[in-house]
Amino acid sequence: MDDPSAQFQHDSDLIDILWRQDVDLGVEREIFDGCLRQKEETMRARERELKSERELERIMQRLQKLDKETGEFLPSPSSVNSQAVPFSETLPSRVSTQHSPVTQNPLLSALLFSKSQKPPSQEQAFSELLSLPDLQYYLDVLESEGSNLPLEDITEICHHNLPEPQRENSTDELCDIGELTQTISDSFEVAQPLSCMPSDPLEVLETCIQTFSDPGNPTPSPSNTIYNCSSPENQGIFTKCQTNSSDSSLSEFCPDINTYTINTSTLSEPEQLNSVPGRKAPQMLSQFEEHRILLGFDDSASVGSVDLEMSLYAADTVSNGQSDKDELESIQSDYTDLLPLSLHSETVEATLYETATYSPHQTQNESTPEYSQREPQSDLTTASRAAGVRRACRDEQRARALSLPISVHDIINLPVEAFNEAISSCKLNHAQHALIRDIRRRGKNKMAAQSCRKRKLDSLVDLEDEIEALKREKDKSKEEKERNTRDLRVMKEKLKNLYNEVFGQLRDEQGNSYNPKEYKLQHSADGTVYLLPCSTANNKNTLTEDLAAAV
DNA sequence: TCCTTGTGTCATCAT
DNA sequence: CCATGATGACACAAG
Repeated sequence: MDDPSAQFQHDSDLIDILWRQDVDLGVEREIFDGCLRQKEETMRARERELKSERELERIMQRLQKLDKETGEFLPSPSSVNSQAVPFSETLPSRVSTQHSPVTQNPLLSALLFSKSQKPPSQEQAFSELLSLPDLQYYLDVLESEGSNLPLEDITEICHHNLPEPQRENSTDELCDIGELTQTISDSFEVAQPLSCMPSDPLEVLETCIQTFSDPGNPTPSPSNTIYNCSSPENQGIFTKCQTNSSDSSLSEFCPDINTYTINTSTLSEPEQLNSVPGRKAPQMLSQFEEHRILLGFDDSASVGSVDLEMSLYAADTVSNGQSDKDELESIQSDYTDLLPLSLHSETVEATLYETATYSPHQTQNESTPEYSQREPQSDLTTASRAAGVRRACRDEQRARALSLPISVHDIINLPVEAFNEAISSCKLNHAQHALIRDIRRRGKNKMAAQSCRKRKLDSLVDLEDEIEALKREKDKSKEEKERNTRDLRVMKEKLKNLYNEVFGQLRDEQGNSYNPKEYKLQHSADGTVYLLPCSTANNKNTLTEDLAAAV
């Protein structure tokens, strides 16, 4: 319990339990109205982010130590000692970005890493990875079953239990080595406290990296189980995996993983690394040329030219299919015509396709209120969540495509004054300005639509409740009417008996009883009772009639 | 293949 | 007039 994240988890669970108890106890809906829930869920999302960051830091602390002189991350001695392959020849972790044409190309660099938008941090990468639906699936499996299983079994479970479409999807979305390795690192974090799994995370990383860097590797391994890169049908995927593993985009996506990738390449082919800036195995290069895929930015260092459109389009086609491409083409047509001429169209295109290739699953659902606020809806299916995630990242993609200096979350949620101040303080071109306005409008409208639907559902529930209440009231009135009718009948019966008793005791002067057909009793307003002939009594007050009727 | 459901988006009106 | 909210209608994806 001294572990902060465990403490946090415990607190979160308590909050959840209390929430459910409150709901079960029939706390009024107003208590959980949209505003409050949204705030609470936004806070939860932030707390989750914090938790993710802490976990990432823990992982990084395990894997690396910071070189105080250079400020670079290096593998920790303990990790190195546990490695089968020494990491002493580690290159600086930033080497990938230093050699990347992204950073070498000022336009790309400016577009991708604007002053206020640095390359995504490790924490960002981690939280984005955690938001991947497929990754979540793996983590769920690992949490539920993995704690007692060796890594091989875990990966087998993931592979076999994954629904078919999701499995296909996973080859698209998870084949990024960074994601895979992060998943495995994560699984280690999840499984490690309870299991006797002996594997060092670096061994896991090493296994994956070796698998990917050696397509002909016949040795079965966990990562091979999931991504059989040497199989013909996965060539494209494998190609993309290799692309990503060495791509500078990966370094921005998960820089530390990139470091290890480089290290492995360094160890396996040191001469090549020293002589050639690129880090591809020869067979891989031939494979790329065969597929007319010039792989990502970092490859340009070795190839010498960057066919960004071709490479990114190909990678996009492999990974995301037509829809994302169309989407990005639409972004391009919508916004790039507004871009200043100084931005070369190819650069923009490259950025757009780069976004399509790597960012569709870097969702904002950890930070965007509408998704964090959906989280507690337990009836929401995983699939619909995934669909929401996919859709939600479109504005994120657009924002990345135009390198917006403000986060989508801020664009949507900042108050008007702060928002106007923010966009006026940044020098935005027309395209960026238009996009920011669109994102804000869409985001606001999205939340409005969600609250509108919620209201609609609430009013539907209210109407149903009202119907039930009215039904109950109707039944109650019916019962009351029946009771009143019954009471009235009883009263009339009593009155009749009383009338007959009184009338029967009346005698005339001769001591004879009166004929009830000729005489009737009449009750006056002052309480006096008169005996009147029927002809006279019929013209008197209504009480007499009532008495006669009762008789 | 059709239906249902959930969601995002747009258009439009109201505030 | 502008920003924002509300809401109907539509499109799309997934089951």
